[in-house]
Amino acid sequence: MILGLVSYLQPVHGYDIRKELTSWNVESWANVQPGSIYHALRRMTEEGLLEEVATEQVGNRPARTLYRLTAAGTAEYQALLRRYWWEYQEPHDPFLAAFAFLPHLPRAEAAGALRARARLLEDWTKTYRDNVDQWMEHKPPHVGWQFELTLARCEAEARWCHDIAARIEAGEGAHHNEEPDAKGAEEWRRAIRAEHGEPVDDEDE
Amino acid sequence: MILGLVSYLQPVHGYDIRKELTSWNVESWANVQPGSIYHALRRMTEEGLLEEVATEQVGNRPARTLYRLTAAGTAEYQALLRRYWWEYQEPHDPFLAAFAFLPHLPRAEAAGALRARARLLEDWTKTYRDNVDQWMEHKPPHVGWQFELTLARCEAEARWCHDIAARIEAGEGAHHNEEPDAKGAEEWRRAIRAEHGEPVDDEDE
DNA sequence: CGACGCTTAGTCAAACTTGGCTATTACGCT
DNA sequence: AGCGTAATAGCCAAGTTTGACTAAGCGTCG
Repeated sequence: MILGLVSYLQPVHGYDIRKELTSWNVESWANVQPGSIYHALRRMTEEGLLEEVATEQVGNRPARTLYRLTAAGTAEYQALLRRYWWEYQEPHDPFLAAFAFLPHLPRAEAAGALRARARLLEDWTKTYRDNVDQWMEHKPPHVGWQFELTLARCEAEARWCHDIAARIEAGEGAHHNEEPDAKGAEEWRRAIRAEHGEPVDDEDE
Repeated sequence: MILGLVSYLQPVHGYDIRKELTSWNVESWANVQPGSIYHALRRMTEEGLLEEVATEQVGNRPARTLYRLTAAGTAEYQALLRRYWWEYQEPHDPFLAAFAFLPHLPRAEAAGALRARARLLEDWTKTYRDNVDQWMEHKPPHVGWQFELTLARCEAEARWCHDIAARIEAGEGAHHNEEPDAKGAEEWRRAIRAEHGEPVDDEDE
């Protein structure tokens, strides 16, 4: 949430936020492109969460508008912060979505991709562990903690990858382009549908 | 990606996808609301990835258009599937973003929220473990595997929550509204900025 | 010294997403 | 029968996001 950043760097102009975001977004939140920032600032100003404090002008460059939180903005920010801290929201992972289509990949490729993914994750955690200390010197501790979470997740995921790859190699699960039981998956689809109370008609496909 | 679903259920009309999504999106991918589907279908048809196959009409209800993948669509789908399977994309988690603002919460509240979060995660994993077997009976195995990953991540996160809560309680890190070193965080901010080669000017705030 | 390129700040039209709306049919209840 | 509710399909205007673009200052390198 932009609001948070504004509150962090109090009197800010859009470009400042942009920089902070691009420097900060190494991971954690990759949303919000340059254009959105100015829109967000203007919208929040209209909503009374922010107020324009001044417009500087350096030389003849575009004037930059400084914003600051209003009382309402502070309240809203506190409320949002609480929401995010106390309510659980599933992190959502593109790979997990793609994984749903596992049966559309050949068995060998799926296993291979998982192994590759595991290696990638392991490499990442390794190089991270090797560099934290010096890399972390000038950062507040909670940034390090964030990394620890990401790290823990990655390690868990790497183990999972190997585990699942093994199961796939062992012949568990069905893959569409295997001759033997090419319609196994089709049956499951029907089963799932049935479970949702839909008529299990044989007409399509 | 809608494309994937279309390829899953071959000749489909928009509503079918909608149902499949809302039934399927329990977790994993919560994007895509009803309205987007029809837009996506039309766009993909324009791009030549899909083709209209027929338009059924039941009674006097709005006609529903059946779509199917073209050759180009199949190719694109395969390409996308590979992209998602072979390239690593960080899952992005709203909480991890909110966590960056840790210093804006009082120490006790931050620790409390983390403990609560840990409990929540533990409960979830527990009730899941208790119900998997019967709940899983009519689903293809890879759906269960997806859950295992989520589960492993949750367990890792729960441990992390307790760990970090303990550290916060032990007085590590800085919190803005503690009198003692209220400007500790401010110093860090400056340090971070300095690291990015920005002038460490004292003028703002 | 001047041409080239990077940084600074911000704008804008085009693309995309949202979710509430319509209009018809089936279903259940008294 | 009669009425209210739910399901079926899809549309669309309003809002949001995108990322390519402008346009001016600051270095710097031959």
